[in-house]
Amino acid sequence: MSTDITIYDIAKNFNVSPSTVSRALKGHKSISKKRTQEIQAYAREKGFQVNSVAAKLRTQKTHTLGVVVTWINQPFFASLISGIESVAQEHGFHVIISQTHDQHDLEVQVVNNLFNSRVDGIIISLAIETESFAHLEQFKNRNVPLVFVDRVPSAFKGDKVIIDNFQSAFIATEHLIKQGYKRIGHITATGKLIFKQRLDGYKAALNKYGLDIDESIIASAPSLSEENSLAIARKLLTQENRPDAIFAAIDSTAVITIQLAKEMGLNVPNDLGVVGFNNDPISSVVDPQLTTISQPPVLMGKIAAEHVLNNKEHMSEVITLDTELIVRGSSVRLTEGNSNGKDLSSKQFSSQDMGQ
Amino acid sequence: MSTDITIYDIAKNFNVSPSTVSRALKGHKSISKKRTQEIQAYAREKGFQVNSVAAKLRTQKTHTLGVVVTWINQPFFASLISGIESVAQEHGFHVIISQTHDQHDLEVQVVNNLFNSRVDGIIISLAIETESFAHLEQFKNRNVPLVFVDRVPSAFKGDKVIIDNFQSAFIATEHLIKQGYKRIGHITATGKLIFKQRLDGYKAALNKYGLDIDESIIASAPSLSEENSLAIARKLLTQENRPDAIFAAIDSTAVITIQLAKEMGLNVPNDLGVVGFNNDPISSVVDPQLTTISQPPVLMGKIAAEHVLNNKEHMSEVITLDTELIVRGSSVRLTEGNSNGKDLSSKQFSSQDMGQ
DNA sequence: AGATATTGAACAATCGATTGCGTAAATTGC
DNA sequence: GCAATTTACGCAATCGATTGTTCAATATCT
Repeated sequence: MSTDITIYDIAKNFNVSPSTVSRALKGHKSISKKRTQEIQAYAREKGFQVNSVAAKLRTQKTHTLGVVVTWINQPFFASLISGIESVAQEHGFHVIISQTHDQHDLEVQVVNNLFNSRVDGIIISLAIETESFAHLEQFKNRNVPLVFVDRVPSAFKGDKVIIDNFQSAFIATEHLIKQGYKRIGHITATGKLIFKQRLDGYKAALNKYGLDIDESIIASAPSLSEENSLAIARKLLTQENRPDAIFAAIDSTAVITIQLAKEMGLNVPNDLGVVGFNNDPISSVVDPQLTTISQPPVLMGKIAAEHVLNNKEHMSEVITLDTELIVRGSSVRLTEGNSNGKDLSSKQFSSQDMGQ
Repeated sequence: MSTDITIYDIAKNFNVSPSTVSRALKGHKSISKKRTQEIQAYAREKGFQVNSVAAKLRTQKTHTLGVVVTWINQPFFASLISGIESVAQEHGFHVIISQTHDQHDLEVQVVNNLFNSRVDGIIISLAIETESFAHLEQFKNRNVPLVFVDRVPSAFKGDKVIIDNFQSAFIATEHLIKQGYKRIGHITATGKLIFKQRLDGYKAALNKYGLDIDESIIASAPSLSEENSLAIARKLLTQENRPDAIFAAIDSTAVITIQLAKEMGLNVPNDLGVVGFNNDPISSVVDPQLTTISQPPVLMGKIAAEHVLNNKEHMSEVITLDTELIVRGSSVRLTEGNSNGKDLSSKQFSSQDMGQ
């Protein structure tokens, strides 16, 4: 139970003032080389480590980033955080993570806690589309950089790192149309802007190609949990005049749809085309592999972090990252005489070594 | 750019001392009801929030937990962290996350940073099995609770939350043996204790049932990245006298093995049985679904967090959580006349709502 | 040699909340 | 009515590092 050594202890040892020690330890030029060296040597020997809490109080800089997401253990957010943490670490910053579990009141609470902890920046993906931003305003007042990621507010100014959900959904839907699917359904979640945008992109594509928008094959739930996804997929696939393709707003729902279709004896992609969104790991594991929109979560995290850390002028900037349609077996109808879709399996290795 | 309001500002307003304000704000009984109420009301009105950095310095408690993992964006760790954060939040604690990217020197660095930040507890899954624990000793010296999770050191005392890797691997291997597989290979990683234990469990099962241990069908790499896994799987499956089953030390490797086998025209499970480890989301998505060992990462995180937070007496306690063999299609040979394995598909919903 | 410039380090305030101790005023007890 | 409590609050130190300012001791220059 050794008590920590402080600059005062070191100062006493050399009969100098704490200020001299503080300066010597960081190589300030106003301290002689001899003193600097002997103090640093002594500090190393005694295992001195600065008390960064004290330093934080004095300098009013915590070198800490707050990150707020709904669930850490969703692949997208896990990768986002991984990217943020990597960049933060390079800059000597810590990362505090909070989950909102998609509840607005929890979001308010954790955001306030981060505010009290004097984080030097905050990156947030909103829980719920809301009109109350009081908990976020305070950061602006204190001039703390605030960056929204993925689920951004429409009615609040600030830096945003996003993808073009409308355009991506448009491309995904267009792909299905070009593959010859005629009745393309959509499964989505309610209440969040990104899903609204994906829905709009889907509808725009149908419109462009003169296909009807049939509300009976568009279904949604407050959250796309496994249970909800399965229930919705079952409803769509078992109804009369069922869709011949599904564009799901997230991969997990698309995968569940594929699994259900196979269970029902439907062939994917011949009887049912499926496209997802995210390019989660599961998308290249399901059979047939899932056509999906790839967005770069690690990169989004890195960019968001860079942005928070380099926040010189706080103009509201919106950074839109490119997505990519990854075409795999689930949406490309097989030609005659080609009985498997393996030729379409697009193997992709992530740029990051995920080996355990 | 409003500057923050402090207890001194409030004190001035009421012509009382800061100590009175401080006490009033937390309802200390030595302050009269009237004062307490008016001060609290005023504080609320002015949007006062305690500067927790100052409080931390004074009280020497940061109410912060440090978490160190190799990669945040591995499903196991993402869930682990999610569990930790949930519990921490309930207790009013923050969680700082750091990644080591499996590098020992990075681990030393981030651990030291957490130490300097005066975290009130630390939960760590080691990067590399090592003999140097100086960076961890300091926590003991300062009496900071330290809990190891998953990848724990063999040569360092401390609380540990783990699963029985040996026993789990034994059960997994035994399952393959009982299914009638005769040449069971193993794919694993080198240099980490948990993998050594799984290897030992595998060998013990073979021994018990009188099967040879054939080093030519046991293969490993420093890390089980996708590239490495694929290379190893290919080597095993293409060699003469190839194994008729593979027990892979992690799910992602098992999935890659299944995909490769299918590409090679092998039927899983008839020509090749496969068992994985972790019960990652991909395991129930691959076709056939993967038999695997389920360990409870969210629960592990919660228990580790509870343990750190309630650290009364610091005796070294080892908590071993149960695992479960989840039998799915990849390891159960089909009976005649049963042309699909769907009857074996074991649908499982995680206890946590993962809907986006 | 005298004046000026430079070096090296001490002083003291500061960041904002917390808390042990002391004390005047108000209340209670007899 | 006076001592004994109790109530309500102020004082001042403290947590440990940082930093603007000051100042004495050398060093440099004409």
